[in-house]
Amino acid sequence: MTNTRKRGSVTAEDVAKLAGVSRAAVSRTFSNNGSVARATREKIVKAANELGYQVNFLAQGLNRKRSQLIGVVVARLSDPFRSSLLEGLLSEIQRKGYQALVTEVRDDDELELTIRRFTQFRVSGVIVTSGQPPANLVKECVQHNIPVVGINRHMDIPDVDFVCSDNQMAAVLVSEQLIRSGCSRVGWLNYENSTWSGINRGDLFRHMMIEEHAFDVSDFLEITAQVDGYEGGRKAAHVFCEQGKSVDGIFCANAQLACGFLDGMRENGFDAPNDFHIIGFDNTLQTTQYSYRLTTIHQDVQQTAQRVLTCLEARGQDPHIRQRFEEIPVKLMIRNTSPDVGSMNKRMP
Amino acid sequence: MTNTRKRGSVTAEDVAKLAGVSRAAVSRTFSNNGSVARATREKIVKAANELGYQVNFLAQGLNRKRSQLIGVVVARLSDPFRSSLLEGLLSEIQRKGYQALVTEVRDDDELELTIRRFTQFRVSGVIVTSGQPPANLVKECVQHNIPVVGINRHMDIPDVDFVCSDNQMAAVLVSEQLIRSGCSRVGWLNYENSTWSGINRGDLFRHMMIEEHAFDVSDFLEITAQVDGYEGGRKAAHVFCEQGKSVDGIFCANAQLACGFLDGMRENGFDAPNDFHIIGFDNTLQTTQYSYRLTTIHQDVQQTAQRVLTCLEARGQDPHIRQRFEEIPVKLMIRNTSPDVGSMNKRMP
DNA sequence: TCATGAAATGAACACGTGTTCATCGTTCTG
DNA sequence: CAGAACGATGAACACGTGTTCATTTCATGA
Repeated sequence: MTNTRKRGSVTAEDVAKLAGVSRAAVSRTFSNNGSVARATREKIVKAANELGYQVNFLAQGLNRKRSQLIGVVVARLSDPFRSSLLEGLLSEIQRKGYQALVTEVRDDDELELTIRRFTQFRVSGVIVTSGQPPANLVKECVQHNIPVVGINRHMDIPDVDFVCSDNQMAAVLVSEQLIRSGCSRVGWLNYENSTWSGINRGDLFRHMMIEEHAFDVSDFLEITAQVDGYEGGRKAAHVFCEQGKSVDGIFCANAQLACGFLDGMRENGFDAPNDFHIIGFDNTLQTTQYSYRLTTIHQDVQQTAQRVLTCLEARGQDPHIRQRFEEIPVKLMIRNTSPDVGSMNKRMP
Repeated sequence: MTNTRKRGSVTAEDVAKLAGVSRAAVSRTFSNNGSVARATREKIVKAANELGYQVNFLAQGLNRKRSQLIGVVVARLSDPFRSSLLEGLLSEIQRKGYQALVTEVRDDDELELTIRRFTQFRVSGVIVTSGQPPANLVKECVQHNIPVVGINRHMDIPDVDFVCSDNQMAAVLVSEQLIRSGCSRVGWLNYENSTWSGINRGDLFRHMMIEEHAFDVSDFLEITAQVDGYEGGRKAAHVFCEQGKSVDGIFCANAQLACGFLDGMRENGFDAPNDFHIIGFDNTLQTTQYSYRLTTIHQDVQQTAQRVLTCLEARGQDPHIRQRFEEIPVKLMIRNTSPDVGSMNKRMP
């Protein structure tokens, strides 16, 4: 009951009073902005600790016209890769001293509402991991000097940066691996209405096989699942077998599809690597496990997150630097479903 | 170039000027608080739309001493159950008109810093899904009238509510299922330094088997993995086999452990349900898949999230209502690893 | 018609901080 | 030693909103 105000929260004014200085000195001490004498600073810090003072971020943000929040748009966290991406982003956001404002979004209307709310909180940046943000809203962000960066996607909007796994490198690695292990007839598995990233991966893979490795067009199959995820992949395998198609090497747009497709083939009596080879995208935990041991492309989530924050901070300082498109190198994790020494029986129909 | 201020952001003052009313009227219109004539309101809304006005949440929160943010503490999102729990929470938080401030926390020091930051943002509530929050910090929240609720854990702190899956019901369902399918020697798999929830599940399960179903103490094995997760479970299975132990029914503290243990047993030549039965916790996507088809306890994430927000809002209105401990019913999902008709060979050593 | 109450309205204050500006004291330099 | 240069300091304003309080408007009933 020393100096308690009416309300529970202790303000800079209280600290100033206890330390016997002006409130401005307190502000300068904690914002590390102006200059304050060493002795004064120590008095203030001591008083602050005594009172348990903490800066009110709302007032701070209101004054600075910018909060230390960063808005993150996510979707379908049930996909392990997406949640691990979010994990990486959170870790990096906190390491840089920001706080993450996370919103999950299902349709594009929600996304519009979400981004609007981000601007209402005067966030320091927006990270879009899913959805196609309406151009006018992004422009609104740009107008408010709020940097926007997209992950694994492309938006045709100026002043917005992108960080993307190197799909070209992935196509090179996968095509070489399949050919090295003796595949002569390959498939590309994706789902209907896939993301930009998924489509891009397929395009580059097809180009690599047909243009670079001179595969015949008839030896490149496009397999399309009705929906995304494990079940989508599994059903696609069933349809694939029913239609009597065959390949000896398959590349998948993501890990969930790959696991589902592999299990679907197993239900039909085929397994990798004996009957065919299969390579996935996203090195999720599941793909490493005993039942799958899937050869996959590994995306470096941590590095992606780091580059994203670099972009945000760069554009935060100068809103009009030229647009960036950063590509993060990927790695091929060779495991059981497409081993280095390729021996297949090719007993598929 | 009609009425643009120097800065990009348009304030209530601008709207008031355009509509020809006082700023107070604008505030009343958007906060739905005071009374404002119908005609005036329409004029204001029209002007606001024209200018693209949006309330500044920082200023609003500063004034109300409370932002519409809700702090969420998470950990280890790589665990599919945790990310699906977060997904449920996000969905519910947004549905109620709040915004989620998500922080991932590794050790308890980070948690302290995190909760402190939450108070600095004047959040409307804190949801703890992981970690053991220091009592003094939670008290700080309570002092600031910030409601705190924990999920699947117990904290011995007054004025903090809890929402927890009904572990007692789980113990009943699992013990009955194991006995019904003919198990006579059961095991409980958990990891070292597990969570409160994990320990609680084990205690209740042991009690149920030994006290209620009169199992001999020697027919109840405690299997302890070194670490959590798939690899922890897998290694535990290897150790288990090396030590020549045997059981015919196993209950696991979570899904990751269960999948790992099952795969570990498979590597040793044993499989469910032929050689033993195994039941997991958390009905994650992976447990439903072809390679596992695990019988598990399903936690209702959506309902959990709803109750959490109910608690938050109730305590937000009256900080001193008595402490709640809500239990959410669970369901037993019967699948392949412990089928209804139990036929085992019992060929374990 | 007048008194009464309710609804509507604007001026003013509060919320807690960052930052500018002028002032003051101190040290350096020639 | 005079003047300049510089670090430290406090008063005051700005940030954008919610809310109280007094005042005005208006409808209602006697």
